[in-house]
Amino acid sequence: MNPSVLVVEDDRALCELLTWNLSAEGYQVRSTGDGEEALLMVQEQHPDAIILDWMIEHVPGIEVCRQLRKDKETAQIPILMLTARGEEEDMIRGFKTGADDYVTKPFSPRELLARIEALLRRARPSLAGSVLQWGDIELDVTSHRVRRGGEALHLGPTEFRLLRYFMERPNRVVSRQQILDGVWGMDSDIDERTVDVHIRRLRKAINRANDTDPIRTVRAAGYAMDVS
Amino acid sequence: MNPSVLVVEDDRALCELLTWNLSAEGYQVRSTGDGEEALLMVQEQHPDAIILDWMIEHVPGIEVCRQLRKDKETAQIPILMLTARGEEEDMIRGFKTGADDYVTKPFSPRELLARIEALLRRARPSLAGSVLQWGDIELDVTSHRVRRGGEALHLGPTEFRLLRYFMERPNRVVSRQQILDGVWGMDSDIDERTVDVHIRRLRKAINRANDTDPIRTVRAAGYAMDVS
DNA sequence: GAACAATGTCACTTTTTTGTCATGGAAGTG
DNA sequence: CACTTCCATGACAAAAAAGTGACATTGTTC
Repeated sequence: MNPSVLVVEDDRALCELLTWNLSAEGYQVRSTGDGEEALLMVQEQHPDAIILDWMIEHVPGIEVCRQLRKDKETAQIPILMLTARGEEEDMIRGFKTGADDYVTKPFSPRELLARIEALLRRARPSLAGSVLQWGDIELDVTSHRVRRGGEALHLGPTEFRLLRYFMERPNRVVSRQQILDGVWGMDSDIDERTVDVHIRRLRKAINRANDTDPIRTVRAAGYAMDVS
Repeated sequence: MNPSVLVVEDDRALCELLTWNLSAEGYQVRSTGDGEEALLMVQEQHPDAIILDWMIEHVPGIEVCRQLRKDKETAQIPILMLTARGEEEDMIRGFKTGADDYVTKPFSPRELLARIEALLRRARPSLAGSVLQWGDIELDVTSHRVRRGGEALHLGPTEFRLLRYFMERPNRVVSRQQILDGVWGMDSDIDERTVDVHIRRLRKAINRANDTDPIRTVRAAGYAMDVS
């Protein structure tokens, strides 16, 4: 699944330029020119990153940023602030509010793309190299291969996505609903218990005799994959 | 412990300027003008972030960056590249190599500080999560783990929420009703005595032999967790 | 079209957690 | 000290949560 980016920009020409460039790089792009709408869009489907103009309608960009940071669900989404002003004070304020990067117009699209990529690399480790690691487990994102201690493992598609989901979020406890959203997709009406079953299948597939189980069950909360 | 930053810059004046500014912000700063030495310094003591000039002696900055990214131990350290050139190609290359941010000279020290802060904010919690502390007790909210003196403790779901509730309100005496509202939820018709039982279970779980009990009973009022 | 793999559910078991109660002890009160 | 309140504790049954094996369904491969 390609990373998704939300563009919040009310200059239509610029918005289209950004959308086009990002799409060309393979991102899934959605856009809006309205701050309030942006918040709703983030709520309903968390993007992997947000490009946020400072001067937009209804709600100023910095306020959008503040709102997003306040909510635990959205606090970790990387935000790149975009502004016409070159004033230092604004930039400092942007960073203090929780922005991760700050670009002033006019900017080069390629620079913006590079910066977005850098942000995503931080937030989603799978984009850094194509190989994720956990102890002796290696997961190659591009070739869809998983190995443990050099030996190839066979995982079903869902198990693969599930394992990848965990490896991208080391140490983090995720609820069954979050897992469903992330692995099955936002709009799946699948029973939460089904997650348990797939967790078992995943465990069975990756744990050979006397391997330590990387997946920790957290009662009443979900599951997590701890760093080894 | 304050975050540590390594400054790699061969222009002595600029290096001092950076060092001075960072120190004033409370960072622990070390510096060098040599690429090779920089690698050694990182090896011997991982800094929390690195400011790296592109043009330095012996080993060019981008090569240092590449080396650091290759080693699993240092791959996660945020790097801010610094350069005199304003050329786009260089910047793209910097990002591709794994830099997290890229600032061209001349720059404002305050901007640099803001960017470093943003990098640290993002890089740190991904590993540590938000950790609450009380003396030697650590509670990690995102990974749902509790430790005392380094040793992992096992708490049930309710005990975990209860401990978190107290750690978020140090020094405050809370009534049983407040605890029920905060830990069980506003609309729970549970006996107030039940709180006592869970307090006991929590005490039992976190107090090993000759530990001091962090929870103070306040007769006729409730309970409180004092700062140690 | 047969064989096979993957997937979502269900029923059932096992394990852990939780709320309540009865009892005893400690702390305040007059 | 006698008395009342309030809290600590151990036990226990009920409930909740997670683990497990089996099965029907749906595609896919050959």
